[in-house]
Amino acid sequence: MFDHCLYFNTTALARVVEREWARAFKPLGVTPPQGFLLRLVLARPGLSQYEIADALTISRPTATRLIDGLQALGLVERRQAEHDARHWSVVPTARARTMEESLTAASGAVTRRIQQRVGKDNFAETVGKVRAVCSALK
Amino acid sequence: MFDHCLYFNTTALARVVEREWARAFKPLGVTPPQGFLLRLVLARPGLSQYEIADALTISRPTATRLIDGLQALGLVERRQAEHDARHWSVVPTARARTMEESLTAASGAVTRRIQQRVGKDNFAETVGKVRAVCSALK
DNA sequence: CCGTGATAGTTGCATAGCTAACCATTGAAA
DNA sequence: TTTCAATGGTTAGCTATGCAACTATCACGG
Repeated sequence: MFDHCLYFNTTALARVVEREWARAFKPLGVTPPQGFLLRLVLARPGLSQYEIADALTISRPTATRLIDGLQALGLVERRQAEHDARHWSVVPTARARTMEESLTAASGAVTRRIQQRVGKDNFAETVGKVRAVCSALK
Repeated sequence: MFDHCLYFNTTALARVVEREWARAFKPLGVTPPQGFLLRLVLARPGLSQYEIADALTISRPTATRLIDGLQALGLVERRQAEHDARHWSVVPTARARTMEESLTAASGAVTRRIQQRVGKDNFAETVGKVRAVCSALK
C-alpha cells in the first residue's frame, strides 16, 4: 500500500537492519547504537560529546545517554577537556580496547552476510543512494 | 567514517525522514506511525490487528500500542470480529473520516517536497532500492 | 468431550530517539 | 567590569520499538 513511500520503506528497512546488527553485537554485550558510538570513540579517542553526536547524526541528549550506558559498562570514560570546562572528551577504556577486534570482526561479518543476501553491487548502490538522499535532506 | 555501512546510513535517513513527516502530520495531531496506521485503516477498514502489524511491518505489541493511542484520540475503534473472539477488527471513526482528505494532502505535500529536494528520479530509484533490499532481508 | 498446540492480543521491561527547557561556562561587547 | 548571547552538556517528558512472557480463544486429534 505504501510501496512508493520513502518514509515507509526507509523506516521498515531500518528496523530490519537494526535487528541484524543487534544479533551481531549481542555476544559482545552492546546494542547497535552503543556499538557504533564505541567504534567511533575507538577510532578517534578524545572526541567531545558534541562531535560524537554530530558524527553519528544523533541529537546531543541521545549521545549523552548512550555514553552513560557505555560508561556504566566500563567501556568509555569522560575526561575534563583542557581548555574549556564545558567540554568532556570521551575515551575508550582498556576493556574497550580488548573488544576492538571482535567488534570489527562482528561488523565485517554482518555486513558480508547482508551483502550476500542482497547482492554486492545492489548493496553498494543502495547504500550510496541512501547516503545521497540523506545528505540532500540534512 | 561509516560511509559504506548500510545500518548507519539507513538509520540516519530514517531519522531525517521521520522528522519531515512529523512536521507534516503535526497540524493533524498525529505522529507519523499513527498517521500511517490511520491511513491504512481508512483504506481498508476492518483489518485485524495482526494484519495491520503485518502490513506495516511492525510487531504486534507495537500495533497494539499505536491503536491504543489512536483510540484515545477518537480516531479508530476496535470491534469484536464475528467468527473468532480472538480477533478485533479496527475501523476508523467518523472523526477520522473528516481528517482523511487532509491526511492525504499532507502526505502528498511532504512527498513532493522531498522529491523536489532530492530529484524525482533519484527519489524513485532510492525508494525502489530500499524496498528491494528490505524484502530481500525479510 | 477433553487436552494440547497454535494463534490473536496484551503486558512488562528495556532501549533509542526527539524536543524543550534548563545549567554552567565562555567570550565578547557595552 | 558587567552583562548577555552562544555553546556544551544534562534533565524531563514523550513516542516508538522490540522481545519475552502471559491470557484467552480456537481447532484438531484422541
